[in-house]
Amino acid sequence: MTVALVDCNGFYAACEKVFRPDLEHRPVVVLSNNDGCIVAMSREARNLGIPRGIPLFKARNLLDRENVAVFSSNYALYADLSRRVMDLLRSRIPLAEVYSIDEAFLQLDHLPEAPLPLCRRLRSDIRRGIGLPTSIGVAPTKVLAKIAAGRAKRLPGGLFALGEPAAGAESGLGEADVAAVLAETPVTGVWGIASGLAGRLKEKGIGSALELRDADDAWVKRHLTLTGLRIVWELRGIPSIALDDAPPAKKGIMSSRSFGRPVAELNELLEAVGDYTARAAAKLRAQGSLCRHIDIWLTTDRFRPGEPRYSGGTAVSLDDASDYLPDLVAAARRGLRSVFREGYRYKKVAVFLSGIEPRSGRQTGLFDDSDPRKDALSRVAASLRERFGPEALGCVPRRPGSDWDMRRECLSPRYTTSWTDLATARIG
DNA sequence: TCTGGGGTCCTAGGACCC
DNA sequence: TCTGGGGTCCTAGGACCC
Repeated sequence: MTVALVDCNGFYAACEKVFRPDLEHRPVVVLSNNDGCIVAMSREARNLGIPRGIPLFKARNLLDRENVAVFSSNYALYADLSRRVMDLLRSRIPLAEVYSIDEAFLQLDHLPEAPLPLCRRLRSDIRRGIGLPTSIGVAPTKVLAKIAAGRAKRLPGGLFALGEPAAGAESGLGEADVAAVLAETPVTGVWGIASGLAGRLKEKGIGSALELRDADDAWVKRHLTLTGLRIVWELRGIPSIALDDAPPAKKGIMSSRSFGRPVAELNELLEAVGDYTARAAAKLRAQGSLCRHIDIWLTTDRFRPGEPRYSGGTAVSLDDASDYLPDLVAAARRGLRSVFREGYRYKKVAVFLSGIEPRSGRQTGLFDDSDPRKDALSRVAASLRERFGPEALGCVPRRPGSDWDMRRECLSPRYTTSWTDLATARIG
């Protein structure tokens, strides 16, 4: 098998640069929701030694000193550019698995074009057509392709091949070189091995990807479970993690956000819960599913010592599996009222949809009272939102002046998804 | 002042069934 | 004295990913 992993470099930061050529060589960082942590960086920012995940307030001085461009998360922009990249890949490669917002695995066997020239062309077309830089790793398995892509990041050509499939190709490597690359790769650089497992591995004398590859199967199975064993096999070049171009429907859908400020009022929490339920329900409908349960959690700020702390959650079950927003919102609000306690300043509310099942093949209750008009209404509402924007129609009114939303003080325009935010060009 | 928001898979153990 | 065996389903918890 020949697998490629296409990875967009510093994706969020790169998206911010697409419509800002003036930022070409400047360090750029992108913040998490609520402008809390640094979650993505351009290469220039990484070279300054900024750690990923650091809270913004701890990095402030460094960012100012180095003239770093700082952006709030502009998820509408990233999601749209991601879709363009994935559409391009899927239009060229019959079997492509979109693994995350910025990565896709491609199955490169039995294609008319050889893997490396094909990947080189994909890179340049994504760069020219969409404006995003990528790295591509090519290898016989997904785990090896991840390692190869990591290497590719450091090469000017952005392309690196590991193992058999590349043999004969100009930048390919032989078997011995695979071992050399694995020996240089720390075990935490292997997809699926993080610091938690690395400790256990260290005790066994396993520190590199090569040592993990050559570990004893029975020991691996016992200590790292079947998941770990599959990783080891993949390191040996034996495909053990399938490429899946139609990922299964989600089994749970979560919508949760920290507030921009502490929120104590039930009324404001009810607004937020309505808003999050609408987001989750949109995802539910998009994958053609219904849900049976809604979980609500709310919590105070765990980083504020001295303040009274409380967190609570509850599950609300629906009579019939549903995707009908007004019913879901009513149930979610019921759940919130039952866990809400007066006298706390809340930091976060979460809505989690579970008991998910496909809309087709739906199980109805004994006294099924589902109303066909609900489905028709939902379809109309969805098409109106698609045409006029997500705020065009909802069943969750916001009181004027409500301001519990997350902070996004450095938000860039939604260049590609909002008519009012289109980039303008000056000629001459 | 200030610390993200989603998801996945696997295993063990208990309840329950015949 | 002696107390089956095999299966499913669910949940909690632990690990990981971007």
